[in-house]
This record gives sequence, structure tokens and C-alpha cells, in this order.
Amino acid sequence: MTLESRRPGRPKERILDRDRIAEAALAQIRSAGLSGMTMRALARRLKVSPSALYNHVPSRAAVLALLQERFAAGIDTSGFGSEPLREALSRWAWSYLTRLRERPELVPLIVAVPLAHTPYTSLVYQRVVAGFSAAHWPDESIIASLSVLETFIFGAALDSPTPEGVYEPRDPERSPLLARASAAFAATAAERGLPPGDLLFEIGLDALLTGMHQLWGATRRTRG
Amino acid sequence: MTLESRRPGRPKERILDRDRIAEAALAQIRSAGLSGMTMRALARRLKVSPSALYNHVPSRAAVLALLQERFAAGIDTSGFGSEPLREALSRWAWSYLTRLRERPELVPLIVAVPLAHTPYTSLVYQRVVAGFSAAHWPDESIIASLSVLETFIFGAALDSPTPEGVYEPRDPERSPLLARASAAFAATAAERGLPPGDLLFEIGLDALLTGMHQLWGATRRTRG
DNA sequence: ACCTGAACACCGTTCAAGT
DNA sequence: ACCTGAACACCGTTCAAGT
Repeated sequence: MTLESRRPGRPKERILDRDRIAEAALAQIRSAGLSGMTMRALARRLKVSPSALYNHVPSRAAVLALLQERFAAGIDTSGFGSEPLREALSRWAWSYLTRLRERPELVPLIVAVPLAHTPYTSLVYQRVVAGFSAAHWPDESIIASLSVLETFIFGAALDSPTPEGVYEPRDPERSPLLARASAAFAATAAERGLPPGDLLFEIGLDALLTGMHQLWGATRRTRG
Repeated sequence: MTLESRRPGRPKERILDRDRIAEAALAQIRSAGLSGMTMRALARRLKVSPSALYNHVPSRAAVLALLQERFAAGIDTSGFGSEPLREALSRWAWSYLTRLRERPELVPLIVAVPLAHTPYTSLVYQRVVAGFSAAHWPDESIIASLSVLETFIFGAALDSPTPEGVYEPRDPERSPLLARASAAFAATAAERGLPPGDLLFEIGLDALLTGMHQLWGATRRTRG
């Protein structure tokens, strides 16, 4: 596309910066999906020529990484150190899930570029480990507990956009057990006034934390 | 690209079919990633012109869906009905993980096109629900248990390609607890002769099944 | 320093023309 | 029925030319 509104050459005032680019990229993903976040579309949205972007950002991948970092920075890790472990973990997990639900357009992005190595990650790791340690969980169980939680949160976040009713059988006559279980689950969610996805997350987190506590939390190390 | 080896017009014998296309697509993803699986590259690999593919498959998305179905069909659900619930679930979970590890190139694909609506899924759902039901878990807990397991498996499968050593601190002096936990975990994996990812999956599955059992498995319904 | 616009080497998909 | 090849409307990225 040719821009008729601006002539070649450096403009009097700077049009772009990384912030504006990130903002526009988010809007673009929201309106056209990850694959619709093309450099050309981004440029169009910013009323700029595609090549202008490359003065601020080295590649499309870098734009996506920028969005990643901003996302990670929004996750609440404040519970670690100020609350009991289980509450802190729960706060962290819910915050992660909530942030991702606010921006479901980021889901494919989070998969493509895992959070594992952003600066936020190492901070969280240290805090979580300190929490387990203070609660006297055995050394060998700590990394596993952390990782298993992350895995579940990650999976839940990705599953979130799953349409409702996945568990309803197409032919209830032929799947009476599934139909009954599905109805019972829906009833519980309605009773508690929770979206099904929230109920699932709550239950899964509860099961995990309960299981981990049963396996390690109630035990003192036997060696030494 | 112009094919010099073949002239226009219908060839004497059929060159393509959906099977050959699926096979080549898998090879292409393996060698060039999901984004490298372009219709043109696929055609090149099959020594055919790109447009020839459209006689057998309506779109690139359909090629990917084809791979999905083949993947799903390879997951072992034979334990349901023939083994105790916990073993059947474990077999299913491990099979899913193993299949995906054999074809890590499918990970981005599984995310892009969730399994939730393939024919295999409803079969699994029915079997799992029947298992929980036979074990007298309360109706309201069944869908949640199933979903939570799926979520964990899904997350673990996606996390699998995570490089090792993510949990080792960059600066052990400043993160002594993390360093100690990390070493203890590695020692356990070595002791048991398991890859770290396998140990994590085993532990997570164990924690989940234990937690779920604690919450519902040991209880009789109190109503009615 | 920071923009434009042309250019290069790609895409997925359609369709007329061939056998 | 099932292939080719041209065409259409796209990509990401580079770079000379402009101010």
C-alpha cells in the first residue's frame, strides 16, 4: 500500500516506538488472530509503511516476544512470602489464568514462545521454592511440585477457550452415564454460580494441592 | 516451480491420494516445522504441482486435520473396561504423552486443532466416565476429574519439549534453595533411571490421582 | 535517525486448459 | 478424473533514496 498522506524522508516527529507497536500488535491479534498479525497489517494499522517497523523492531518474532514479556509482567506473584504457601500458589495460578483469559488472543503465542525463560520466571521459581522449603517439603519433591503446577496451569490456560458442552454426548440415549455426569457437573457449576472453566480449574488445583500435600506435605524427611 | 518431468493432463496412473499426502505432510513438518509445511513445499516433496493437491484435499487446514485424526487414532484406550480405573487412566495418559513425544513436530498442531472433537474423543469420554461411575465416584466429580486429567496431560505434552535444566538457577550462590531442590530432583531422576520429564509426569499423575481419590474416591454419596 | 517505496523471494487458492 | 501452469492477492524482509 502506498501512503499518500506522508512523503518519504524522516518526519518532523517520531511516529513509532516499541510501545505503540506492541499496542497495535495486540489489537491486530485480537481482531485477526495470530496469523493475521502480519507486519503489513500492523503497519497499516499504524498508518506507516511496513519497512518503517524495522527501525524499531528486528523482526515479526521480536514483536511477539515483546507481547510475551508484557504478559508475564502482569502475573501476580505477590502472595509468595506474604501468605501461606497454598494461598500464594493459588493466587499465582489464578492470576496466570485470569490474565490469559483477558487476552485469549495470546494463547497461541504463549504456546509458540513459552514463558520459561523470561525474567519473571526465575523470580517466581525462587519464591515458590522458598515457600515449599519453609513448609518442610522434602527437597526431592519441590521441583516436581512446582513443575506439575505449572503444567496444570499451562494446560488449563490453553484449554480455556474450549467451547462449552464438549462433554455432552451427541447421543444421550447411547451414553447415559456421560449424560448424567455432564448434567451433574453443569448443575454444580450453576449452584455455585461459577463458569464451568473456573469450577474445573478450582477443582483441579484443589486435587493437585491435596495430592501433593498428602504425598509430601505431611511428611518429615526420614533420612539423616 | 515448473515440473519438466510431466506434461499437463491427467496422468495414466493416479499419483496422489490422501495417505501419501498425509505422509509427506508429516515429513515436511518434521523437517521444516509447522510453518514450513506449505502447500508448495508439500507439492515439491510429492513432485507434483501445488494445485494438484486440491484434487484430494480442500485446504491446508484439512491436511493438518488429517494428521490430527491419525495421531488420535494411535492413543491406547484399551485399559478402560479391562483394567482397574487408575491403571487404565495411567495407561491412557502415558500413551498420549508417548505418542506426542514420538512426534514432537505435532505439538503446535495439537494446540492449533485440539483433539476435543475427533471421533476418538467421545469414545474415550464414555469409557472414562464408565470407569469412574463403576468406582462409585459422585456424579458431580466425574466430568471434573476427566477434564482435569486431560488438562494435565495436555500441559505435560506441550511442556515436554522444554529443555532440561530450566530449574537450575543461573546464579546458584544467590538462589541456594533453588539450587538444592534442583540437585535433589536430578538425583532422584538419576537414581530411578528416568528422564526428568518422565519423572515429572509420573509424579504429577500420581499427585492428581491421589488428590482426586482423596476428594471423591473414598466417599459414598451422602444425598438421597 | 526514521520514514517511503520498490524489490526479492516467498505464500494459499482458483481455474482454464490439457489428457 | 486428475494433472499442469498461469494468475490473484497476499506474505517477511532488505535497502536505496529521501529529509
